[in-house]
Amino acid sequence: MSQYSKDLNCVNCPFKLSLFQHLSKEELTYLDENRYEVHFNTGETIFKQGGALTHIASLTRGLFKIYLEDKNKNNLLLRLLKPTELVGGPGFMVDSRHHFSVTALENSTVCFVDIKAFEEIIRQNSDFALQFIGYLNAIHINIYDKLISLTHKNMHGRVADTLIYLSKNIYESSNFETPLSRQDLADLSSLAKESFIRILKEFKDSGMIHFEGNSFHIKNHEALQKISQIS
Amino acid sequence: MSQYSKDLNCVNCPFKLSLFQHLSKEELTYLDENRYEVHFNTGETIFKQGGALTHIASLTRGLFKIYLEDKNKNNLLLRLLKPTELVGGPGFMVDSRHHFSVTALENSTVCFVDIKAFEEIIRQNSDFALQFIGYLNAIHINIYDKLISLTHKNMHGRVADTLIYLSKNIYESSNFETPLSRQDLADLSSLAKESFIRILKEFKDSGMIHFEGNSFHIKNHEALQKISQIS
DNA sequence: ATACTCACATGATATATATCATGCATGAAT
DNA sequence: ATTCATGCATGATATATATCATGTGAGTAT
Repeated sequence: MSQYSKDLNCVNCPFKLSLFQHLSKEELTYLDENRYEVHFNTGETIFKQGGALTHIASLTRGLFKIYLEDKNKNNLLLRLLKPTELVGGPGFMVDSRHHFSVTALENSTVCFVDIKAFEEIIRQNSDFALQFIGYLNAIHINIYDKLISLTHKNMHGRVADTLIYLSKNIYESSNFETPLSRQDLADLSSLAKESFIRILKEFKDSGMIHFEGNSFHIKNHEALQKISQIS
Repeated sequence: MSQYSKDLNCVNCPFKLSLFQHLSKEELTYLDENRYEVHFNTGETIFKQGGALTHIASLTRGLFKIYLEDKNKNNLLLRLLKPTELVGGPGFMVDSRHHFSVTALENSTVCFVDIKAFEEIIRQNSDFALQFIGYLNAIHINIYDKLISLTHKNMHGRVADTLIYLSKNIYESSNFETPLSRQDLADLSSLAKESFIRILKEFKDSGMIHFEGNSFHIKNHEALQKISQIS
């Protein structure tokens, strides 16, 4: 399924993150010795909820979705992961299990770092430890926004939030083509697929956005923002 | 409003936490020199969302609610805080702001530790840093449960989850009296107050629980668990 | 004693959202 | 070429949930 390789051309792969800029040459070398690269095809899973947490991952190419699976096989899509982002897993220093699943939306390349090596670096470098705590807290803050969006906003506000998220945080453009299905987009908004599609059509009819298949164009960001606010 | 005191009888106050057991005598003394104790009356606020994060707090006596405030002044109650728990704030190492509010539900005593002193301890003691990361991650995992409960469960399941949370995590008893108002309980379940009251009555009529005012008795834990599961 | 809050409670109604059924494309398999 | 599966779309309907109006009782002030 996946190609394993220790690609030396990618020696800098996990180090592009600002998080890693506080490490010494020795520490980077140590991490380099305890990492390996894997290629994933669309639809393949890199972390499975409930599985053992043995590595953290840095995405070097492609796109992933991070999502929670509930007992009824309904997914709640937490966020997308794009290069060059880290995905650790909150089971670190807790129960060494994964608490969400991560799967590839495109053909992607991932750099895995052994969790024990990562722990060792945190132990050695207190600056890095503090930066990592900041990184965890930033994610934490984003979840609060998501909680408010999903529990206190109506359908229109949630769809607006999803479109804003994709445009601003992921694609950084008013035009984007996404491999996310309508079901994925609905899971990102905690809506039924049909409901999401309906609101999307409303937004299109009102002229705020345009889309054709999976190509989207945000025509009026302010209007979307306003809907996100009032809903 | 509040009585400030440096109570030497409470010299051990923030150190009861398992988190602090990895610290040396010198480190504990250092923290002790940078902490102070405050008494709060019911309804008073210790952290205000948006305010500056200058201290972390350890609750030594009483009960607090931690909640998010949205633009429409609706609250989402995240969790309760009881002795002896720590409340940091995810703004630490991010933007030095509070991202939730914390107010007293009873007359309470809080121990504040200067955030810079806390940071210094993390910097000095890597074991402590790792334990703290574990502490943050455990909270993170709980938020995932809350996300699933609030977005993927119906009213019955959410009320059941709230009752289970109070009985199991907070009061550790099938019988408890709580200072939480019906509105608080609804905010904890992301429901309208009236909806919460109705489900509560249903549960009472079916014999699963009993309550009178704010005194609750969980008569059938298994039934509640089942409702939490299937809903 | 009377008025006045305020939290809790409950019925009636409105609204938001999900579900069900169906159709329509597109691409893959036979 | 025909069938088949799959994702997108849309209308009709059912259900879940919020809102509105109102009532009741306990505590407090006048």
